[in-house]
Amino acid sequence: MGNEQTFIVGRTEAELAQWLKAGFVAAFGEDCRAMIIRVTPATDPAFGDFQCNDAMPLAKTLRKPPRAIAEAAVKAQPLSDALSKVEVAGPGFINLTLNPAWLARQVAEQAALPHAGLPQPGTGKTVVLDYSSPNVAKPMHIGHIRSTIIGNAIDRMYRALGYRVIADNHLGDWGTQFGILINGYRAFVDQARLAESPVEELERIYVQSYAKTKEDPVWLDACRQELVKLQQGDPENLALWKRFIELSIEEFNRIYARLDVSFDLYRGESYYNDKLAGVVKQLETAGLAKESDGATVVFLEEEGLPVCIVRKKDGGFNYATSDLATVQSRVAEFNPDRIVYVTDERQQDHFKQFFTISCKLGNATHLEHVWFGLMRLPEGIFAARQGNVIKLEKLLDEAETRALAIIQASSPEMPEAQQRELAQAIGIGAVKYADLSHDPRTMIVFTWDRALALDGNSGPYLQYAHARICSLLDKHAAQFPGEDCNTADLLLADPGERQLALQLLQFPVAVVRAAESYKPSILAEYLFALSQDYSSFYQRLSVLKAETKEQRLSRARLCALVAGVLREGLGLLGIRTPRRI
RNA sequence: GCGCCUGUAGCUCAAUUGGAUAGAGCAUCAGACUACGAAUCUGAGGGUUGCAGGUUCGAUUCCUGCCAGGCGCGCCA
Repeated sequence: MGNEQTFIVGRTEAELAQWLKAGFVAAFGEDCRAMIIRVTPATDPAFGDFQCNDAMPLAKTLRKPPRAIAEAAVKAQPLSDALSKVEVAGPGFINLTLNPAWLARQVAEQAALPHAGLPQPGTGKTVVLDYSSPNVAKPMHIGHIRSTIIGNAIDRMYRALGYRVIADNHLGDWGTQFGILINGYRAFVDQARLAESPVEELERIYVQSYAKTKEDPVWLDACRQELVKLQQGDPENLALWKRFIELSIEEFNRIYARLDVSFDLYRGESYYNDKLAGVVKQLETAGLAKESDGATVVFLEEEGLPVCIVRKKDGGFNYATSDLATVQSRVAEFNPDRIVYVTDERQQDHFKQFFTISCKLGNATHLEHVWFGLMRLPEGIFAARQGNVIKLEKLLDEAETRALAIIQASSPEMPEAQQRELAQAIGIGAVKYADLSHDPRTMIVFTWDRALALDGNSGPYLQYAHARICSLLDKHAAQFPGEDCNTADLLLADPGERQLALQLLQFPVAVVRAAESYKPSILAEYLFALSQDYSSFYQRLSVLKAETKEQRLSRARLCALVAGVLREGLGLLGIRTPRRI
């Protein structure tokens, strides 16, 4: 799971590798036809543009010094017209330097493709993506942000790669907590507060009612009664339950709108209720489930996993049963190639358990658990009872406030409505980027300054680079009307121009790698590197005042291509790219 | 106790899945704006990659053993 050993390379690397392999075959015979020759970007520009390290491992099988192998392969055929130089260095590295005209053609060809050159490996394939999944009647806090933002980035990347994606928000809308909530609601609801802030009020009710179950057995029993009534379809309880869900979704949607997140489906756990008994029956028939201490369980000792309970002593079903039913339903309805779950790290065992059981029941669809590290505060983990929960809405408000202050200082002449809109794009962009730029598996310690960083390696840095290009291109169009840089020849004489061209070629690779490994951070890191290269280029080389017209048009086109990749790439991360910031 | 994960610059993180001199941002210090937008750029200092072994041309990466931390482990989801 998650450890695909596939090597992802771009068109350019593949073409260079093919040429090199012909050299190996020419030098060492047809046996080399089956071997893997990989070309990767050079680790240091001093070495060239690309490199191949595969001569060294061949020393053993070919029984020759690795450096001699590399040299023989390189000399076995005339130099490719893609290259201006090939060198063997160190123990046997093969360093490749591209012919600038050929590099320019590669860049132009890629730019002509849709989505800035993304391949379409997902054509004809379906992915069900299960993410965000907050619980009904509980406000979203910053613990929910990772699943939502990471999940949404994965969603966007897979769509861009041609997959049909079914984004499903698997709401926590069923379970014992509804007995506690319904009973509490009747006793404690404050209608004014409910109207003011529904989900907050529901949470308050839940907390109060839950506390009472701990000290008052009669109350606890009453809560159980309400749950049973709900499960049996009591109209009043059913209506209350539905109301709780409506109020919650309304509030969630307000936050999703601010985050530019949307789903194809909102199927909560309750959607699969009537299938749960059938799942247990299947497990029993298949000989997988057994009775134990009054419950029905599946033992997974051979897999080294804990026992999985599929039916409780009281006859109720739980998480694993519900997830098994969900898989069956999704497979039947969508026939997906993969189902991907984005949740926090604590659920790893649970997913291993139900993936294993699902497999034993005959499910052949690939199931993937994408987990991320918990978000923590410097003083420790979040806990509602410690009162240290930071609501997601408050985080977003704070982000926009901070961004607005900077905009007001730097662009006081801008109309206020526009300032606010920008503050939204920048503030939310900063929050998203702060999360997406880290490997999902790392545990994040939340601090305001880190989450809302506006300089250095941050969302606004990338947005700034993009906006500056837009401004530059506007000026170019105004100063040189009728001159279209988009068809200009790319002249890549300067190392700064060359570096940008090489970096542009890496965009499709970055997206595919990010998607396949479920790590948007790979794309974020790429975009940051591209922006850094651009800023450096921009500082040193003039576009509008270039020495020749050809050079000016070439550089303007390079800028336009960078802007295009930034727009596309940030779009895949769900980060907006205003023309002016 | 068992299982999963993590340990890299003062701080937050990378390192193209075993490659060349381990790179960025923040912070610190020194520079660059009568501007193709300074939310930027140039440079400097800062490292025994938790510790000890092993595998090989080559290890932050793979293996073993320790140390430290996080998470999980039978009726919550």
